[in-house]
Amino acid sequence: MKQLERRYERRAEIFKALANPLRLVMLEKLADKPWCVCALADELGVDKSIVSKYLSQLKSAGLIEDTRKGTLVEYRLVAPCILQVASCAEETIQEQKKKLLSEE
Amino acid sequence: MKQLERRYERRAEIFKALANPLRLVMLEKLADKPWCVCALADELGVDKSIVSKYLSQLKSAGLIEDTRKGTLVEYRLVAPCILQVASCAEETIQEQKKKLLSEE
DNA sequence: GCCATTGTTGCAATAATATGCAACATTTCA
DNA sequence: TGAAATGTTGCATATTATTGCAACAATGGC
Repeated sequence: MKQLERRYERRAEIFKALANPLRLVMLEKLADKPWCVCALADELGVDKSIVSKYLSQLKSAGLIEDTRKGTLVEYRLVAPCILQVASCAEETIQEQKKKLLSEE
Repeated sequence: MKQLERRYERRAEIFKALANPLRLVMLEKLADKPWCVCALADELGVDKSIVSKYLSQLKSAGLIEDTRKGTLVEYRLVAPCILQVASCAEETIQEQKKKLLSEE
């Protein structure tokens, strides 16, 4: 049971990493190409410390990985399927909501 | 841009609902069959108020729906694909982590 | 070595979540 | 109507997340 619990905690960690609008935007940016902290911070108009922390959170969850290149650190998406998964889930739910509304 | 923001917020809401180990267990229980609050609370060994609140959160996210049947309220999973999505994401990440370890 | 660029971490203030108990609401049935 | 069973909501407390700034760390070029 303890092992099962850990399994669900790991899984919840992945969803926690995805449970923030800005982090989702960051992941979509990373789906196009690798980005360094600085450029991504400029692109999104937020402080680099926030971008750095969020990237580190996404990395802990296993969603992205990084490579240092000189003074900058390049981050890239590990599993692009994650985002397809996100939009698929969203579409299913949207359809369901429409269905419920039309039934009322 | 405002509309795009709302889109990401909606998506983040779905992931927020999934970002808790107990709620993930609840969803898996619901994948088998519909459950009422009371039975699910017994099964999981937590207070019914927590189960009720979590179910309501999952419902707001569009993941489940409910029907009152006498004194009890039956909840059921709307999109079982959501859970497949979870295990798919997890597997991809696990594979990636193994790959990284073997490279070191 | 020194400086510029880039990235990370620590801290503090604020906001959001989790948790459990108790009160209240809804439905059924006698 | 009143009691029993089931669900929901309000409140209080503890934990966690968000955010921005400033300090610190790492790398490369002069």
